[in-house]
Amino acid sequence: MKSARRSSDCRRSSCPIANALDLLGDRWTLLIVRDLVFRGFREFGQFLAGGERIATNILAERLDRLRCAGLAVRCDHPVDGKRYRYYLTEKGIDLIPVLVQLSLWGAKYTPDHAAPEKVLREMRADPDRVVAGLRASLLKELGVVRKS
Amino acid sequence: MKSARRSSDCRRSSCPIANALDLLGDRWTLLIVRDLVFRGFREFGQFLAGGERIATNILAERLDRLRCAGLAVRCDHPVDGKRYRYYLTEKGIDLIPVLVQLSLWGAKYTPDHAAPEKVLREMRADPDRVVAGLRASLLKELGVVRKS
DNA sequence: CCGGATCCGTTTCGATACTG
DNA sequence: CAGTATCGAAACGGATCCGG
Repeated sequence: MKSARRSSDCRRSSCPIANALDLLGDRWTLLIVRDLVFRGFREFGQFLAGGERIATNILAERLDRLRCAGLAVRCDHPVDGKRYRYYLTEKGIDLIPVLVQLSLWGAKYTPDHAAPEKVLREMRADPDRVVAGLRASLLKELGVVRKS
Repeated sequence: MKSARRSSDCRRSSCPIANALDLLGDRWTLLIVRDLVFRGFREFGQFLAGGERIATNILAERLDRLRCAGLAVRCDHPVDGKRYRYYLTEKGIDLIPVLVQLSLWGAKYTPDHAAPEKVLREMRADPDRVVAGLRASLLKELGVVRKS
């Protein structure tokens, strides 16, 4: 675990967006958060097989980063014992509005994407409601996990 | 101008977020868009001096990328003749909701940032109104520029 | 001077192989 | 299964050069 903070100390951030981008401004981090939010992925292997061909070392480092930054927590697998599960914290859950807006933008401007049109319609119609729904479900799950 | 698309062809994106991140998932692109939206920067030199120490080659490449992707346009300077000005297109302007949500998240979780508290309060209270205001002003500016 | 383009040393990424 | 080790490739960053 010698990774942690290498890139975040070089820019004397002066605005909330720059601060956020210090953590999220790379090709993979937000994609992992997306998988945690929309696809319900929780385990290393799921992210690996998640379609986007992330390398194992990159995935490990990003998961580590997310934990160091307090966006995610790692828990032992309830039965397996040799695997872990990753859950978003409140801080990570609070990124859902960003993901929703990013989805809407991406859906508007990139013709080919395999996103369920139903969810997109809901997002367009009432983004706050979609955010609230996802947030509630993830918070509930987090509450259960934390007690264990 | 041989740059253009080098990184975007490697990932067979399957969701709007991945598509969006293909363009925006790096350390600088969204920062430049932020400067176009919130700081009113329009010229190369402004971005360079904008505080974050971006290198000239990186800046040039990112501005080029934004133009190739249709997020920005480059116009001649009205009086100087040897400088340019960059403006967001509608596609770029549509990123404002993302920036606003990113601002709110960053402001919530990073204590030290030099963002005007007034705007943050407005964003928290009524993000849609803030988005609409910024959008209207940028669209108007774009309209004027396009006629010239 | 302004807006880049080019060169080059350094850092980070990413694919594969390997380990507990 | 969940990572680490390695190593080549790409990106970054600084400096410098160039055309207008």
